[in-house]
Amino acid sequence: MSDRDAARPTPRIPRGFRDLFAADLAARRQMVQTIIGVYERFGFEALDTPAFEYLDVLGKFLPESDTPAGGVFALRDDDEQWMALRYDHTAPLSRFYAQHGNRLTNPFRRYQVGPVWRQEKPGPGRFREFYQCDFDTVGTDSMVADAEICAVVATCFEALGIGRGDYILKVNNRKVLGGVLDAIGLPQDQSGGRLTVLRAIDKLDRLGEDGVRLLLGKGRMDASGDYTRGAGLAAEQIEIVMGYLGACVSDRQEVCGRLRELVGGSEEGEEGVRELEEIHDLLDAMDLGPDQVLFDPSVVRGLAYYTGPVVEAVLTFEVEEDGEKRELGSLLGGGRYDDLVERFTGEKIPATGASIGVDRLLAALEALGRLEADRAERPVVITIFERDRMADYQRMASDLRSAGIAAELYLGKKGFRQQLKYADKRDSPVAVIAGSNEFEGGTVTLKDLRLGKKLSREITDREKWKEQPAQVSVKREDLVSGVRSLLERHS
RNA sequence: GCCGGCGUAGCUCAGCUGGUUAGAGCGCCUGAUUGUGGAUCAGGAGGUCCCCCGUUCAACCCGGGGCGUCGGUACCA
Repeated sequence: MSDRDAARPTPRIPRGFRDLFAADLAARRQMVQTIIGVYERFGFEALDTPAFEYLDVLGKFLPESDTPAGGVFALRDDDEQWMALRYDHTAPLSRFYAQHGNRLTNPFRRYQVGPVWRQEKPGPGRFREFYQCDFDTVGTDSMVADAEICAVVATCFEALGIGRGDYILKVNNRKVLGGVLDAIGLPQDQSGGRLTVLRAIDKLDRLGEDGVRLLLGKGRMDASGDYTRGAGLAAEQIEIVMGYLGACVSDRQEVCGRLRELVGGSEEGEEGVRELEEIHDLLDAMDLGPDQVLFDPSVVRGLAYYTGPVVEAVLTFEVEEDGEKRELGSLLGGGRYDDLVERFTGEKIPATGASIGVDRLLAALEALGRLEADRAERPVVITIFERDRMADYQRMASDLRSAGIAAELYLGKKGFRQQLKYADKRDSPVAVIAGSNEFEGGTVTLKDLRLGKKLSREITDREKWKEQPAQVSVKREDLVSGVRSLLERHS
């Protein structure tokens, strides 16, 4: 190996990142457009913010130190200030609102679509760069805004072809969760213990009831032999929490009733239940039934900033890949965060919103085979016979393009046979063929590549194949109309 | 972060109880077919068997370390 070889980089990308090519991008673009359409119909306005924010704006300094916390991609600018790639769209929104709130309408409703970055271990359907479609309402504490989140999401899903019954939105309220913790005698100041309980609750769907019981009590040993310390609750306390987790039934009002008992007079808990009841009425008014939105007490949604109602969405069917069931995880997360803006201004500004995970949704639809076919327009390929007549070929391309038809010249150096292979691989609908015969006669030959592909399945005889049933000859001046009629055959 | 599986051609994967020339299918290239994508047939190109160190007369295979990847678990705005 020479020194030069040693210095030659291996082409590769960092783990958790990906290249997306034409079909992926077309699918994503289509999905994002559908989602944006719904957001705008609900009155949200577009906002875009930079990929980088200062680290203190994101709130990701390690406590008592000037180094970034884990989980963010951070670097130091030339003025020594730490900045980091945004890890969601909510923190930049808070910053934007704190900075420009006086010039914005109040309440302020905006959506933001784009990539976010998290420096953590990638997993199945989990990347370090991924797209989120976020929408939020800042400046109102009305439960209407929270209930509307459900309507927005349900509308999006259904517009994307995920019908009623295929998905379920799960709503809970952090205040109820807090109330239950009050009720079992875990006070606010025992934040460590409360966190451990919340973490345990969050794992219900993965570890099941027994796993959660262990985590609430002494702790749990997992399959790999790793031991997780539990919350150390007493048996009676565990029973209350498990009862709470079991309170999810299809009747939302009944859930509220059960929760009211479980929070045992906790003021915070009572308030949470009242909020849920209000949301229930609003959902009813929007015709969102229990087949679309459920109250599920096990929903925690992370540990950080949510202060009230929280929501997540899951698909109700299982997806198999390579014969194995695939866990799709949550396709959307959101909730109310009433003190996020306060960090900047000292003023308490209520806000609520949610974020659709585009990549997971895309993966789900793809696994289901419900992705609409790649609709990106494939170009007509103009093959080249006589290299000294490039101007004539170029004119054909211009004519087609002027008529709004995607077209390209074959730009390689290979022979005609290879040019057609190229067009085939490109999934081009039509090849334009013009050699000396055509030029002499003032015609062009148009080959319907899609029809040809179809016919080739039936033709096994070389001579029949050579008859070229998928080709037509038209006058040069009829190039555009001729191509158009071939394109229309298959649309 | 911790635990485990895997890493052989562009892709999917075989193979070797360690023995010198490492295979298949698909894909790719050339031709049969002076101007026609398919099918068929005949040829062909393509591999540091992930990297480094060690054991050995001999390592793609065994041992150690690393990297990557996949899965579980922890953390997660």
